[in-house]
Amino acid sequence: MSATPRNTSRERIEAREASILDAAEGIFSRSGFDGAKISDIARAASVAEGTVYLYYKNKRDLLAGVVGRFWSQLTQGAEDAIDPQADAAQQLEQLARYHLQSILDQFEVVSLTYRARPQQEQDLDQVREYVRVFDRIMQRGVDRGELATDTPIGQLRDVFFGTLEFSARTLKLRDQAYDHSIVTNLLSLMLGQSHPRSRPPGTNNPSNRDLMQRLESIQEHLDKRGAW
Amino acid sequence: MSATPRNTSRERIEAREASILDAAEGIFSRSGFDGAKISDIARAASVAEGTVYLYYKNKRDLLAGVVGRFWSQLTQGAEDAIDPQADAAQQLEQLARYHLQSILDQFEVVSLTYRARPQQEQDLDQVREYVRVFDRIMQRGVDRGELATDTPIGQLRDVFFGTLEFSARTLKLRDQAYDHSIVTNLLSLMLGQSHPRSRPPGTNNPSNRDLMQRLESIQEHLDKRGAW
DNA sequence: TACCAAAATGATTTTAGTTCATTTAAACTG
DNA sequence: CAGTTTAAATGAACTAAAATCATTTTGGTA
Repeated sequence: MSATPRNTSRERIEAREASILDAAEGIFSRSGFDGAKISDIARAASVAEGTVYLYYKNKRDLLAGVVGRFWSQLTQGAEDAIDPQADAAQQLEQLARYHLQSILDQFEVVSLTYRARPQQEQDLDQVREYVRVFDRIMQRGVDRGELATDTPIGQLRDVFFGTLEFSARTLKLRDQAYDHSIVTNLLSLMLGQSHPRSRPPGTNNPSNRDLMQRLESIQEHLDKRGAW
Repeated sequence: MSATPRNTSRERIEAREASILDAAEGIFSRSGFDGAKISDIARAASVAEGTVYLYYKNKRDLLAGVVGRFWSQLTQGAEDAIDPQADAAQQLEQLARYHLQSILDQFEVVSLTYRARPQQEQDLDQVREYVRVFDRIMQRGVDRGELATDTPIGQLRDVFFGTLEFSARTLKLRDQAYDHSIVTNLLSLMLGQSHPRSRPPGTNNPSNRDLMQRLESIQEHLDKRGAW
């Protein structure tokens, strides 16, 4: 089936819209929202200023387009990055690594997200869709018995994305690269297996395991004494 | 000691600056950064437009003033909210409650924070100072042996503030009020005591009943030896 | 080829941030 | 206290950039 003229026309228009989005993403990322001029974006997209307004009703709307596309692509990438065969813990780790790496790579666009949703207006749908990837992993984990049935998915979602985003911000602030331990530590927190690292002595609220160890050492002690 | 003319003058100027900040905070919170007009702010502060520029060199600088003052006040409030006698876990809970309540109450100003620091520029000092409240609590906990010496304070800081901020955003999005369980669950995650809720079977951290059984067996052991 | 509708253009308008010459008020001085 | 100087405040004018819209161009159709 050959493309009808109508399709060709539509394709041209979509290509033009994409080129405007590409240009806008570049300029916005480089100069920030305020620093970006529509004239710069138009020039980068090889269109007239007025043309931009045929596709987006104003500058903020254009930013929403850029940001929306970013999160859509992120959703797609996340779904590709997750092994459908893996269990919940593994999938969560895959998502965490993918997410942290992505927001580090495209930190500026992530930051622009907050400009795109000016308070009380309805949130970006694409962001909502993205976080559902997390929800699905968790829900499947619960359904399969890999996670407790009373797992507070909604709260853990904020722990997950909040921690990763703030961690990324910290890394950027200090010009540091992706840190493996961030994901590892976050997951061991979330999956409730206590800290992965060795527990030091001298904490004043000993765990039951500590108590058990202490009891064993007392018995050993008593045994030795009793020997003479 | 009566105030010298110089002092009086300074007080007048500071009062005027405060009234500009008050007006700006109100307008910025209500209309957002882009929606706020300098002319509106000037009118609300009962000064001429030009006067605003005697105190702040531009609109962004004015926003930084508003946001900076907010975080300074937050630091002060946090220090007041924390009982210096309490242990690290209690102090952390006090800070968490205070923080969550504050950012819920003044959510708009918190959101404006991200506008005030446009990427690569130096961060807001007042935000840095605020997070040090957390660091001090944690460090003191480590020094006193209440927390493990290898506690990753920097990473937990991102868990703490990231989770609380995303939780606040979620609550706002759904028009819900302060939720007690958010702080409780966050702290039990961070302090590594696993979930506060029912423990699934088969974990390697023995229950009190396990401990009791073990104590009984030790007593039996001692009785058998009869080594008195 | 002629025609029409959709798309694109960029000069013009509008809006809001910023400046600065002027005015007003305060502080200092003899 | 009058005169002088310095600081603070004003708002009309300037400027930059977002948004508009009358006009032109393009591409499909008869």
